[in-house]
Amino acid sequence: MHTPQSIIEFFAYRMADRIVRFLHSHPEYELIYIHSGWYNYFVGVHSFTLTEGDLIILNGLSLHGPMMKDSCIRTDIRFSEADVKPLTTLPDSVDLLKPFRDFQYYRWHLDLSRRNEIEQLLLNIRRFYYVGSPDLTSYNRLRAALLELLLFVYDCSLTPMEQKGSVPVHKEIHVRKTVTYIEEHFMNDLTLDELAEGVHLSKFYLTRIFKELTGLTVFEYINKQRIKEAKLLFMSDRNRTVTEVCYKVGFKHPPNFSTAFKRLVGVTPEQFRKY
DNA sequence: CGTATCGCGGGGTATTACTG
DNA sequence: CAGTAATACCCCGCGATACG
Repeated sequence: MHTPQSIIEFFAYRMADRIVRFLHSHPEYELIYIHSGWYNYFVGVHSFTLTEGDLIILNGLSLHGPMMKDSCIRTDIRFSEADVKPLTTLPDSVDLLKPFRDFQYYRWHLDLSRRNEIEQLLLNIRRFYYVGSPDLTSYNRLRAALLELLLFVYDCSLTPMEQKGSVPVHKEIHVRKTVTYIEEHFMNDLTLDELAEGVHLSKFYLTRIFKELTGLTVFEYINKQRIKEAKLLFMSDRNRTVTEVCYKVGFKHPPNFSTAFKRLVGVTPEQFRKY
């Protein structure tokens, strides 16, 4: 199984296993490319057969997954909006995440030259993808590789596409807004009341649909983002103290921070820092 | 001084009932 | 089906304390 990564949440290159995963959803965006074979896939109320050369991107929140044990080789990438957002803040940047945000999914059947291109891009990500604690250079090279892939996807989205999923329903829009709000505010003190007010929903309804669509409670997700940010801070400067990072990422008490960090990462903050 | 562990109390979550 | 209200209970945040 994978360990949570800093920029890419999940990466499986040329996976050939036939394990049927249950229909699932998550707050991260997802991209799947079919290298060969075929794959019956289900998103929301839509189902279709993906074949060699197909590229599909998902907003992640709609229930999705394979329908049966199919024979195909595919690459699967998941990443969160927060990690990619910094890449879109340069002057004259395109809105990289727009294709992911606007619909439940986009799907393309790529021509030969585009297939060659994406094979190279995925290979490049594989080269810099790491498991465990990376150094900052690897992190940056991986980020650059992901940026290239997303630009490729953006480029594809400008041409007519094979299939385009219907726009997300209300719940998905609410949860996506919540995810965005969390990613912009998790460094600060963030209460459920503020959050609910920020996205104009009652906290009762908000917590319910969030759990329903993502499988996580709001606070599980907030902590996940905070710990991810903490890992980055330690990577960029090993001399930062645990306490300093604790406050920077929005935890108010170092003991909580240590406990949460250990639960999610597997080692204590101090051990991670010295690694 | 910085960090980890523990027990307790309150806040957040899950649940159910309800409205339009 | 979208959204609100009420409530019981669990878990997280908190402070105290221990440890290196």
